[in-house]
Amino acid sequence: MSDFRDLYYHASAFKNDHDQQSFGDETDSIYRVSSSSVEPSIMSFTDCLHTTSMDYGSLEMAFGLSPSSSEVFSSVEGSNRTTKQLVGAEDLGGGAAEVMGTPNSSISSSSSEAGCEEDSGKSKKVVQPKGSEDGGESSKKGNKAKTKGEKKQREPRFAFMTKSEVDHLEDGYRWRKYGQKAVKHSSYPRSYYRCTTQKCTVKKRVERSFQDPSIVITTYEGQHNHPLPTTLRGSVAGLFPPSMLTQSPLGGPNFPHELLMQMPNYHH
DNA sequence: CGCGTTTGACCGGCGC
DNA sequence: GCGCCGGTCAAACGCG
Repeated sequence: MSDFRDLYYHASAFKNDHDQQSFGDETDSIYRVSSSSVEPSIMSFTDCLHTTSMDYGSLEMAFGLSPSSSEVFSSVEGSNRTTKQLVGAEDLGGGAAEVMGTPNSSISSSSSEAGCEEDSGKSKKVVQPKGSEDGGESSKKGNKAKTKGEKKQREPRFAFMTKSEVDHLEDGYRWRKYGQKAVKHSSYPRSYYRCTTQKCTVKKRVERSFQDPSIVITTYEGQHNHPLPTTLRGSVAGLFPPSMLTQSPLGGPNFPHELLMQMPNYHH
């Protein structure tokens, strides 16, 4: 169902005061991949990720937009560190090349686009407090009694701008919607999903760009600490070869989850 | 009946 | 201190 027809991976600096505001409040990075009009086949999203066999720091490479297309700004907000890199993506290797093979002019500048899309609303660029240990579930409303000493640390976020008609992109995991809010300055609501797997705290937000309704912005937060659920949706199972879906979590990045697992703070 | 969605209320952070 | 706003909870509801 989710047709990753055009994927825009766009790495952007999220805490950038200027033109580089991330669309979200504090998205770590936005990846925008533009795969011209690729067949809804397996190319694109997954493939893209599939080729990312490196650590988070290298994601930019993986998502490296089309050659010469642009620079990729990537900002990672880990515990206390905030890094920003500028990578001139050139070689993405294999399949991805096809995905991003099309130098999309639109990709050129980093977050400016993303910024334009959503940032307007975020007048208060939420400068997310430097690291705050999410501690797993500090976000619950109930635990107001959070240890005052430490602020909740936000998990690294990872945003994808996907051109799709469906809001909820299938990524192999099972998600449960737990909330929806109207987005300021946007006629489209933002949906909040949580991985249904027990003890998995991964969350994701899905919203549509109000500038380009055809673009869905999916923001992942956290890393899956489990393999893909066995109960895969038919669509996914059919869309992706089993080999791609049954990797060991730490084996090699094939999917968003794999990707997430390579987040900075996931390094073991 | 179990699971997922909907939706209004609540909470905490932040800016003024 | 107050109000706004993003994020989350949880009861009600729907669906297979």
